[in-house]
Amino acid sequence: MARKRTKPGKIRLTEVAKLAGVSPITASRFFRTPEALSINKRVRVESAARELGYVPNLAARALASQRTEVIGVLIPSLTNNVFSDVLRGIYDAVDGSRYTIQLANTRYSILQEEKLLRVFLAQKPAGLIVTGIDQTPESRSMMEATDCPVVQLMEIGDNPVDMMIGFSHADACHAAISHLLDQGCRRVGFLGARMDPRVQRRFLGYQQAMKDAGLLDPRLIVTTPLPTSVTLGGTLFADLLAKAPDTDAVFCANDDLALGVLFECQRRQISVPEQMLISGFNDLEFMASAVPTLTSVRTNRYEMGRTAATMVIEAMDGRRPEQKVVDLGYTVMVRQSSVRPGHAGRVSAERQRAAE
Amino acid sequence: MARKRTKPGKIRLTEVAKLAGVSPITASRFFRTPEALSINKRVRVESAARELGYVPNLAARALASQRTEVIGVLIPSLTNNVFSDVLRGIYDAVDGSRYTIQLANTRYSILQEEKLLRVFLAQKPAGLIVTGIDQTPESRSMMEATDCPVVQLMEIGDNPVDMMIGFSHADACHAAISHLLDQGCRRVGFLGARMDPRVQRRFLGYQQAMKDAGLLDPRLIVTTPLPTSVTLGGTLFADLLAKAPDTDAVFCANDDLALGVLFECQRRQISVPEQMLISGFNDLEFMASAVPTLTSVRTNRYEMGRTAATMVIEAMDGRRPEQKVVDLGYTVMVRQSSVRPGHAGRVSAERQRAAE
DNA sequence: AGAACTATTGACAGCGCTACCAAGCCGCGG
DNA sequence: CCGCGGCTTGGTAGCGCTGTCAATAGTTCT
Repeated sequence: MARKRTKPGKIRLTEVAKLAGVSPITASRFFRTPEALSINKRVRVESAARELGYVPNLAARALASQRTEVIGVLIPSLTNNVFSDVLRGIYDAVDGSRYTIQLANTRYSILQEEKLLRVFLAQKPAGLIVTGIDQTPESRSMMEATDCPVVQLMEIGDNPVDMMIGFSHADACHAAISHLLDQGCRRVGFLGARMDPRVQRRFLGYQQAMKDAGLLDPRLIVTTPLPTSVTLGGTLFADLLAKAPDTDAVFCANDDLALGVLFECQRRQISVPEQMLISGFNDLEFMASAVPTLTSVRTNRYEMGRTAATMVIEAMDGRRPEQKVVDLGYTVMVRQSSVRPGHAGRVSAERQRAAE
Repeated sequence: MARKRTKPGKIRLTEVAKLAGVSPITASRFFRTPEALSINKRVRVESAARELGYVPNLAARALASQRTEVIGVLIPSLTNNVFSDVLRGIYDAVDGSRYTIQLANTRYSILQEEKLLRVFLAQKPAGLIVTGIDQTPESRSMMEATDCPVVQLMEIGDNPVDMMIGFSHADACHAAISHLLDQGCRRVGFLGARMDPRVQRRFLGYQQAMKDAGLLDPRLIVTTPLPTSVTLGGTLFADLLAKAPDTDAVFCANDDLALGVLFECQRRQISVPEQMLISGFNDLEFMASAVPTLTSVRTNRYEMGRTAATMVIEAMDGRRPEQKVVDLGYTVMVRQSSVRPGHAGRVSAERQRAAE
């Protein structure tokens, strides 16, 4: 006995087609390839759909067409401000397109990332955006095997799975350190939290710059696996001063840490920049507002997310981008906290290295 | 002529059933109601699924079962730190369950919210989490008509659509203002950005407290529709001082603004708390780290997101919570910035009003 | 022993949409 | 006048899974 499973009030494509006086398949085409319809039918289907308030059933569409309109996004953290900017860019780019975002959090674990990737790919996503370039070999081969566009985000490297957008963390950090050295600093400390791959690469940039200047000293380095915070900045800075009391500048791998250092300096009556220069990384909004204003390295996070999503969408629509690797560059925003009084160099000068 | 559409390598439920030596429907039940299977078959299906690396096709499941395992989440902003905490809670709660999150951004527009709601509901979500209690009448009736659990987040009010979790913004703000008045302040300014419904309710709490004390004065109030930022805090504070130079305390509807006020005080050589008391709202991490430490109102955002998602999941599993409205309360975190020197009252005292 | 249950398992028929193929229509060239 | 090719439209047959009902096996009760 066949039972009635279809609720009477529900509006399916069939209802729209009936009202428009066309076959269901023609109505279906209206939503996929409207340009293949004659003007006449196009108008009729459109008004019928509007009149009935038709909303397509995505599950049925996905099942029948063997693909979804979902872009999977894997990011390591929801807490970190850095990613909220990236996400905003992604969501803005997707907004208005027919695609939707499926977001998942790897918690900085590449094994967790691999697991999520497996689940995502089983649902045949339309596209994929992943963070960073350090995936497990297993993840990598999964991404290479899939036929949907993939963007690696936040960094650039030699071996893109498909597309890539970001900047060189090592170079960006190197530029900031060079600026501090230009100011005459000799004992430049490094504070790093979490020590994820991107912070590691900034650390490499620091080490290179210090080594080139013959100033590298392990006592100047304080790192921790703990997640970044303002309070932690103060703590790490205290550790640094304990190890190297003659520190004359601090580079912080995150702006949170830099703000914490500034507060700790205020607490200890260390005047910035007279006795201590400070630079952060990321250029969060508050850096330009602090007293003194804080130097940082501006990275184009919103732009990064936006472009990544746009690249995926364009690739899905068959328009592969002309360049698969996009370097968004960075800008050292020189502010009061890193300019030696009386030293040549004016505040708010910028050292930029954008993609050419 | 029937064509082959099924790719040969693909693993469907049928393949798992075949390997396990059971019918497809039995295999299907293994994934939905394993306790209905005999131990014997349960083990066989499990090992067959694992051996083949079977991953269910969610689109087919959704189509056949007429429901999804997606929880729709509508938040007004991705930028605001407040929501990243809430989101983290939601994702943490969902993690490990069989549900997934579909996130969308209303950009503080209830019309946009209504539009998104319409799209979400057409896909028959398993549950829904929306921000605030100010929806359009249209949105409200859609949410009432749906049979999935709905949680309203961030606030509590009289008329829940279904479930509700949050706290009273008016009361929380009122408590902070009372604390400032207790410190002997008479000219307490109010700075507000964005002025979304929740900030509006904090504003009401401020007005009530000031009116009760006979101290309400429009010159003490500076608001703007612009989104909050640290820099904006400085600007609004400058405006306030221009209108009311005798201001002796500032309540900021967001912590960003409070930090901006602190920096502006430093710039103008106004000493905190000697000449100016400051309180923020939300208790972001940096507040406890600033110099002086900044008073704020702690709200349990992570907990809010986590509980909301848990409530939805439990409701979906048939366990409706005992209470549909959960008040998570707040805590006034009294710190250096709001304690008059020499005044009775010690730093880090807390004024709490948690749910009883 | 027979009836009345309960616990397991299976068969069938879709869910709403789209891929694939085929057919109808038109104008044009041979 | 016929046939060809491009443009539009329609028919058929699933996509992979689950809701419903029925059937079978195993148990308990009277």
